[in-house]
Amino acid sequence: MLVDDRKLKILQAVIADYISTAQPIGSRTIAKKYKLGISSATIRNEMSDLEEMGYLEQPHTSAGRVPSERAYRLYVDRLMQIRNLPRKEQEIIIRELGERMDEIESIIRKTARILSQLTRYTSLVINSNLIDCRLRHIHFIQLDSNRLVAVIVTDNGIVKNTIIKTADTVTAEYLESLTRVANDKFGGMTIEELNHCIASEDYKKLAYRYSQLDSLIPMLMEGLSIVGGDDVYADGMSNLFNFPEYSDISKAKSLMEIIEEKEQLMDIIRRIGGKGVVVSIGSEMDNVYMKDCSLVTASCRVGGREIGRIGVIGPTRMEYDRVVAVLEFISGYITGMMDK
Amino acid sequence: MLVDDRKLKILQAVIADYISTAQPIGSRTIAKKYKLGISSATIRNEMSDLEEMGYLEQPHTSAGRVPSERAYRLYVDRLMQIRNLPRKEQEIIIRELGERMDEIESIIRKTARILSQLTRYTSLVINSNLIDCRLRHIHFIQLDSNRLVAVIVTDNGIVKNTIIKTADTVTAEYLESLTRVANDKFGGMTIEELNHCIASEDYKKLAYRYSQLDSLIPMLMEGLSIVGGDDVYADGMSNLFNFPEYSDISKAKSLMEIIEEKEQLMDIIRRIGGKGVVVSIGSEMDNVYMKDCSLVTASCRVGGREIGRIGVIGPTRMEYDRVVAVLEFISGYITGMMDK
DNA sequence: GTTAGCACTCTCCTTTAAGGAGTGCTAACC
DNA sequence: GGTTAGCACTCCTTAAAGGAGAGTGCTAAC
Repeated sequence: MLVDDRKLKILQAVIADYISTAQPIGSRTIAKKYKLGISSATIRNEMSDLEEMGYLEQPHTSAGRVPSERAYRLYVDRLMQIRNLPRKEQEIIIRELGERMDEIESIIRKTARILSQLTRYTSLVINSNLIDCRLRHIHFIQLDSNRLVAVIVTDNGIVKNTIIKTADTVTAEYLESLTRVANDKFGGMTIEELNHCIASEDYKKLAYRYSQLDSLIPMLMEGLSIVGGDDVYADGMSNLFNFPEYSDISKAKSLMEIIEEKEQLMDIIRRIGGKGVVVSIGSEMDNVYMKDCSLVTASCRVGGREIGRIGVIGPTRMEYDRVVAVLEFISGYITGMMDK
Repeated sequence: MLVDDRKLKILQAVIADYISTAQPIGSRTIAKKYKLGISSATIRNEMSDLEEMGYLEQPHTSAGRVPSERAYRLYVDRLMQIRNLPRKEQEIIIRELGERMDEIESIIRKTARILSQLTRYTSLVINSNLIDCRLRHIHFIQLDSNRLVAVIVTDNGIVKNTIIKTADTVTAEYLESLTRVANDKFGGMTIEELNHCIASEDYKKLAYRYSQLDSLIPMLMEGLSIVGGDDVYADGMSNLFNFPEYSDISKAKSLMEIIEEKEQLMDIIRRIGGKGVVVSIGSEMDNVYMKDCSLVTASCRVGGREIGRIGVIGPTRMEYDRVVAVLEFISGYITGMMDK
């Protein structure tokens, strides 16, 4: 059977109505609300066809119909109007995120906040695995007699730091020479290369000369592995309760647990990948706990390299058009901010 | 009327039972479960007295009784046994938090995680206003032709960074001299002093010499104000659903909103203050939305200065003894780790 | 002062019934 | 042949009613 124009119109009506009301929708309602020029009986026949084709579902006989995942997919791919973010909301984002590049952590928090506030869904911010970024600079700063701060800057401007305890008092000269040698030796390396380098003979000789390099480098490595480890930050969890889908406590709990556990969520997001905005609907994510959710993510790239993703999670009955617009704008803004 | 020993025993029984079951408890249950050597009728009389004194409440006639806030207060202050954290849990904490001092952000996340996992309540980690900490070191690192990273280290080892765009290409010598001058000039200052200094004539002369200092310092200030701003990080929100108190969606939602909004929560925590572990019960916090919650917080201090607080939020029916033990241990551990 | 007994109260759960929304089918219409 | 009105049927939802159960307060006896 073919999905002709009239069927498409009816489907669109069902989806639009269900997204805004969360109520199964019947033929009579469509006939009344959306003037399609056909009677409820005709609509009934068409809806029956659409159900047969897998676009609509009935919670039970004698309830109205509800869009299936397949319908949402069709909607997202073909029916949805791409819209621009209203000027007002653009301004809010620019104001909140500011124009300066601060610490990653601060950007993450602000982004998650504004994203959940604008969309009214739960927001996610993922900072990606930066395993292939290069060391631009290492700098050691003395804190007190037996503590140093090691500050590591990567080539894409991410700064990480870690405190290192030293065996005995370190002189200013030693520190300076250490900084110089470390930069000479390790600057420009990726984490893998660094790892490799440490195992080499060459490094062992160096470690001998700078007796403290011995314990220093493993510590640095740990610091860098933090750079490498990807993590997800969530905000606007309470937004879940805006949706009757989560008026069932156990549903709300299990979704929140998935989000807080992070492991499974990261798995899903890694699998999704892709440039630009990606919409994942329900079982497409291949995870039992996510089967009633949709996840929309967008990537933030700097110099062709993905440095993070932002996303929104909510019921499959999601205002995809609005969410996509917000994500598109914010990811573009962040990319612009960091790449400039 | 006096709260004699027998009344105390009965009260303790009611509290203990209610904390573990969340069910109003009747006289017969107490007589059976807690062998106090008196009959249910006697207990009934005593409970009637305790109600009159404001320690017990009845959800409705012919329900059992429930401890009042006043009862919890009495329990926390006088009845509760201070217990040590089990060896096993201590080990978990030490293992999870590690022995190294990383970035504040990483410590915050880890702490919040372990705290919510161990207590099974929602955990909070607050990093305090560090308005009075001093600049130890400022360092500028070139990222590319028109961007610098400014790394700021405070005297207590907190590292913040911010990216600064420069008007035109900066030479290595300029950078070095800038670093030297900035350290000479601003090292050792608090944020207020820095603010004050910038307004002075002296600074204006300096800015003239380093033409870029002009836009630089305001940017640095902003970076430092991030250091100064206190913030709260929460984890284990889904734990709220462990408690029948929050099986009512609207209750759960409003508490989660308070936690996510942060403003009101920070207000409450600031008002609480105090060294060591502090228990705040329901209306003691003077906030409508918190009237059915308890909040237990502990301070983490370094060199006599509070650098943050950790806490746990849950229903007034809270396992105070266990929560206090966990908080005491973790706050002690963090303090030790940072102070060493 | 303590205890047993008992009537009374109030909630909670289950059952039952009515109401309502929406469908599918049939037959008539254009 | 597609479209529409009519109608019986299904199934959910909500409200009301009727125990069952738990716990109290009071009284009287110990």
